Amino acid sequence: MADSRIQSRNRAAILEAGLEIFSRHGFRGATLDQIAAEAGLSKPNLLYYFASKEAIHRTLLLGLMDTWLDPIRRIDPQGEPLAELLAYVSRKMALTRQYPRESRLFANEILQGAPHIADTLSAELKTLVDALADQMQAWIDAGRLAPVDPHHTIISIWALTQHYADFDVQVRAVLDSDDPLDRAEAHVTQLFQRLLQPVD
Amino acid sequence: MADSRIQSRNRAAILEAGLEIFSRHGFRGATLDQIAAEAGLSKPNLLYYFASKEAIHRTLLLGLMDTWLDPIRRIDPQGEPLAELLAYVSRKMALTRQYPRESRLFANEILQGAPHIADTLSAELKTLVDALADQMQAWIDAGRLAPVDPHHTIISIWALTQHYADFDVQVRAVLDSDDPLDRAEAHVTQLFQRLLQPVD
DNA sequence: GTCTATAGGCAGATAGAC
DNA sequence: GTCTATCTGCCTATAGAC
Repeated sequence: MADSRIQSRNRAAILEAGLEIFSRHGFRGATLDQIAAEAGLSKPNLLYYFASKEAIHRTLLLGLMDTWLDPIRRIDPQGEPLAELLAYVSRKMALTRQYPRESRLFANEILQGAPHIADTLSAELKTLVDALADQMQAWIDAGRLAPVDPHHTIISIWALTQHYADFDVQVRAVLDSDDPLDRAEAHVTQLFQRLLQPVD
Repeated sequence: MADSRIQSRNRAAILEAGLEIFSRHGFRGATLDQIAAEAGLSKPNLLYYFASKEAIHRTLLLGLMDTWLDPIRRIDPQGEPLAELLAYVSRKMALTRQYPRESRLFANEILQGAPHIADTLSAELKTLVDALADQMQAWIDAGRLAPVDPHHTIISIWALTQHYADFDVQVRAVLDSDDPLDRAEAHVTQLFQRLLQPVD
């Protein structure tokens, strides 16, 4: 029986390398040579652990979806509306900061028309979003949240937070700051606070 | 001398086809075969008009930058601050509606690290953005605009408007509306109105 | 489990006839 | 100007030795 520690170490190294390369060059732009070099393995050895280039990519995307959907699941319907939504924004911003490569991998996939995850989007994601939108509408009806379009507000949260990871190059070109994210969170929080705060 | 009408018609057809294919599959994901088929020409004939695959791509990107920067140039420093900025948002939204493929072509390029347009970003774009940011800061100091971070506000405008073109698949999956954009503009306008409106 | 060597296919670009 | 045929290189994946 094979040493499973070596197996899991190599599998992890391949996925780490795949994340690095796929997120930088997209699926077609990435090559197994690059991934193998990044992982410190030979190309055939890569294919000993994963059946194909697409298998590596698929494994990464599937593993990613859970991390990506988690922040929305942690919104508490019993909590204070504005605080819950701002905490959600904050969690999404933390993902952007901690996992920019994952964000770009995801962005690449969506840009290409989401060929591998279209099902997950229109099933799992849509279910979560519709539930949150219903919750927000209830809060709005109760006067605890400003009257906004719930669906488009959720989309706005994604757009603003992920933009800092996906369009990092452009953000840096315009800001010329060492850490473009340091003032980003304060700005995004302010933006949603003003949008969502109920006015009587 | 050759019939220049044929020349310009074919060049236009190639660029149109290139826009369609490059925006859907990215630079590496696109093939000359696909572009040729889309343009109704043979592959060698494509290369009679453009020296290489990259020449088509470069021509598209360069032509795009002007259209993309135009809305920011049309902001009037003499105008009413909030109205000027909301009009800018509206122009960006119009670009998203009219030129979603151009937006995705641009997004693909940025996502890959902007290898072909990094210079333009850090020169021309940055100059325009810094000028607008200065203008906004002056408006803020005069109490005619709410105190926001000008640079991050500009980035937010890009993020929100372009998201509807670039992440179209995801937006549609979540909204299941025939025209995802019909309520988008009202939402985005409301969002920036609340962010930017000065409160005394 | 890991390697070298290579098969097999595809894509960008060119040659040369018409 | 446009075509068919083809060269060339790269990339995914496999064969087979160790």
